[in-house]
Amino acid sequence: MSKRNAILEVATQLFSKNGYKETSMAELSLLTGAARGTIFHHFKNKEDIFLNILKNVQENILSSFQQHKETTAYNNGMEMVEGVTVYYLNLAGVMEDQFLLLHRHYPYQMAETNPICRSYLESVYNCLLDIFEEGISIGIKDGSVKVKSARNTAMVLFAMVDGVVRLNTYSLYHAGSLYNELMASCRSILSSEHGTTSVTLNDSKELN
Amino acid sequence: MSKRNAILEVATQLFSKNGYKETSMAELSLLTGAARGTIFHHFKNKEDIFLNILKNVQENILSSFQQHKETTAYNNGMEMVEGVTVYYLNLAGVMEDQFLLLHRHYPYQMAETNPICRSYLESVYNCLLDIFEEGISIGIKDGSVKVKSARNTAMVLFAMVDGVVRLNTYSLYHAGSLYNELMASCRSILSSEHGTTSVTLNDSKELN
DNA sequence: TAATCAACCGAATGATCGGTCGGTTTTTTA
DNA sequence: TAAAAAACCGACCGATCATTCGGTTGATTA
Repeated sequence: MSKRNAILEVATQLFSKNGYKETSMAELSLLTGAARGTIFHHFKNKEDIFLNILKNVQENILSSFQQHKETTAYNNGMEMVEGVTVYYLNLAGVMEDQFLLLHRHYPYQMAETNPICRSYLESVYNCLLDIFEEGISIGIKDGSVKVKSARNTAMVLFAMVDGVVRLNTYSLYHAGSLYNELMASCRSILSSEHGTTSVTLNDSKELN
Repeated sequence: MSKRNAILEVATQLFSKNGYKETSMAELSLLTGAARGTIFHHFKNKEDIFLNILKNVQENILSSFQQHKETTAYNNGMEMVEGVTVYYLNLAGVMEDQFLLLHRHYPYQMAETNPICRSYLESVYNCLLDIFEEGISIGIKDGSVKVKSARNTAMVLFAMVDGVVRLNTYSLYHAGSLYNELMASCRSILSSEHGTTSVTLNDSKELN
C-alpha cells in the first residue's frame, strides 16, 4: 500500500478512536512507518488529512446507499424504511471507524468555520435523511405508512436509529441486543394513528 | 463568587463548547481572572477540574429528576413517560452546557481508564433509563403501555429522545421543530401492538 | 500581636506540539 | 541513460502545553 493511503487509514482509526487533537503527527508517523516530513509531503497540514478522511467517509456512505438502492427492491414504503434501517445498522458495523468519526464533535466544530467540511457533513446527512424520507413518502402513498410529515418523521427515525448506534459505542451498556426493539419501534412509529395535538404537559414545545 | 466556582463554571462552558484538549489553562486563567497558579491551588490538575465538573453534572441531573418525581403525579404509565420525555427536553435546554459535555466523547474515553469518571456516567445513564423504565413498567401494568421489554424499550426511547437533542446541537438542521413528531413517535412506540418476530430482512440482527 | 493558613500570583520549566527544510532515494519520463 | 519529478527522510524550529514553585496577601486563630 502507498504511504499516502496508509496515512489516511491509520489517521482514520486514530482520529475516530482517540480524537483529532489527541492524535499527534509523531504517533501517526510511528504507526504508518512514514517519516514526519513524508506526511507533510502528501498533505498540506493536519487539517488537510482530516478533510481527506471526511471526504472518503462522505463518498463511502453515499456510494453505499446508492448501491443499496439500485440493488434492492421493496414491496412497499414501510419495507423500504425497514430495509434502510437494517442497512444502516450493518454499515455502522462495517464502517465502524468512519461512523465513530461522524459521531465525534470535532467535524461539526470545524464545519462552523470550514465550508468544505460543512458541505461534506451536509451531504452525508442529506443523503441519510433523504433515503428515509423517500421510503416514508412512498409508504404514505401506498398506505403502508401513516404519518403526518415525511421529513420530520425521517429525522426522528434517524435520531432513534443513530442514537442506538451511539449508545453502543459508549461502552456503558451493551446495546447490541436492542435490534428487535428498535425494529419494532420503527414499525410502530410508521404505522402510527396518533395525532400531534393532545400534548398539554408543558409550554416549552420548542427544543432550544 | 469564589475563584474556585468561577473556574468550574467557565471550565464547564469551555470543555463543553470547545472540548477538553482544546481548552488550555491559559484560556481558563484569562476568562476567570484567576492566575495559573491559583487554578492549581484549587485543583490537583486539569483532569481533576473535569472530574469535579462531571460530579456536578451527575448531581444536578439526579437531583433534578428526583425533584421531578416527587412533585409530579401522573394518571398512568404512558403519561409518566411522556412527562419524563418533556422534562428531559426541558432540562437539555436549561442545562445546555452540561448535556453537551455528556454528548462529547471525552468523558467516555476517560471512563475507560478512570473508574470514578465511569461511575459518574453510569449513575447518570442508570438514572435516566430507570425513570423511563419505571414509567413503562407502570404503563404495562395499568394497560396504557403495550411493549415486550420495559428495559429495552426504555433504551430505544432514550436513544430517540437523546438523538433528537443531539441533532439539535449539530447546527446542520434546526431540529427544534421536531417536538410534535417526537412526542407522537413516543406514544406510537409505547402503544405498539407490533411483535418482534417478523423481521426476515437480514442475518445480522446484532449491532456489533 | 504573633502565628498560622488558605487564597492568590506569575515567571520559569520541560515536554510536546504542528510544521519546515535541505537533502537523499526511487520512480517516471524523454 | 540522463534528466526531471515524485516520494521520502529526520534534524530542527518556534509556539504552546500543563504543571511547578517561590513568594505575597488577607483573613483567622491562639
